[in-house]
Amino acid sequence: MSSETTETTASKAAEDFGGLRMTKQRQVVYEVLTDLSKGHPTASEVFVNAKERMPSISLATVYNCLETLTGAGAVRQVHIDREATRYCANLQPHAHFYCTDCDKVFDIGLEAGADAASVWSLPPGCRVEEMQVAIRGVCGACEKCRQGHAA
Amino acid sequence: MSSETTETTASKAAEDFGGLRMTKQRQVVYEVLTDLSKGHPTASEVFVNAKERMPSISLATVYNCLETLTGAGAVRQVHIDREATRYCANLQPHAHFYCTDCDKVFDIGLEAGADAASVWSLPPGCRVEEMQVAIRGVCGACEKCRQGHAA
DNA sequence: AAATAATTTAGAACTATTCTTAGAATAATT
DNA sequence: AATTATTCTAAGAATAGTTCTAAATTATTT
Repeated sequence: MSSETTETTASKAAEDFGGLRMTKQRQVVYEVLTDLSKGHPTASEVFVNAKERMPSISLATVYNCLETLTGAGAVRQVHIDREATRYCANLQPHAHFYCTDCDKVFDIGLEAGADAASVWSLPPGCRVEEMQVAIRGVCGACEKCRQGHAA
Repeated sequence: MSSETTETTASKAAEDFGGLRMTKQRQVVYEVLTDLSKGHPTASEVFVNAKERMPSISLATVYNCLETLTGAGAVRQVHIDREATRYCANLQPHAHFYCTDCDKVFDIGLEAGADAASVWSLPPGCRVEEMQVAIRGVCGACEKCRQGHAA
């Protein structure tokens, strides 16, 4: 009982999320999501991976599970342009950088001590529930690669 | 010639946008957008309004025009969750607040002197092309209304 | 164990958007 | 001004992601 509090709560979180009934398929979907978290998979990608672990699972169930897990706050949706919704088990406040060259999505953390909402002049009296920040551009690796071609 | 520089450039912009051929339908679509800018209309809403001004216009053309205008930088797409794309003629950097109660979208400006990207710890070497900030929550008016009911 | 409720499955249905193709309008060239 | 080339529009078909529906399965409560 050493790594209990040093690691993130991701691994134990699978068991209990606000009284959510953890069915086998929800467990599988959640595991896929934590395993592929860096990949920000779409529902279909989750489906493919879930099917390897549980061949009987259906796409509709994957959608159901993703919705349930999102509703329970175990998982976040990621929206970039109007592309297929991606899913992300990183619950820390963060933005998403989408590289138009390699099509990858990167998590972008907050600067130390910064608050994402603070730069926006929100009208008084409104209540913020969620914030989606999507940044499009070219990532460092692709940018470097481009310069190479140009030379 | 007094209001020339005091107002935004919105009105004169309709005529010439980076050598864009300003066809009658593009003009109509652009005008609808500047007129309904506060409403953040979807393509279908633009279509309905454009049809009043030009009954022969088709939905496909509205989509084409919106894409062309977006490409030319005359108009911005607004993405909120995975709802239908909305369009916005406000080119100033701003975020969008979507009220889950009244379903309205509000433009949110930057705090004086603030830079939207500054709070995010972007990896070195990457190039930012666009930033979409969507804030979901309850607007001031709806929040006030709720408190009234609770009393 | 029986009854009730929640979940899964498979496929149909839906919606926003893109694609296709033909024809119309506009611009360029002679 | 006539001809050719290019771009744009229109209408509907096609597509992709997602949601809905109904029946079957699984879990929970009585």
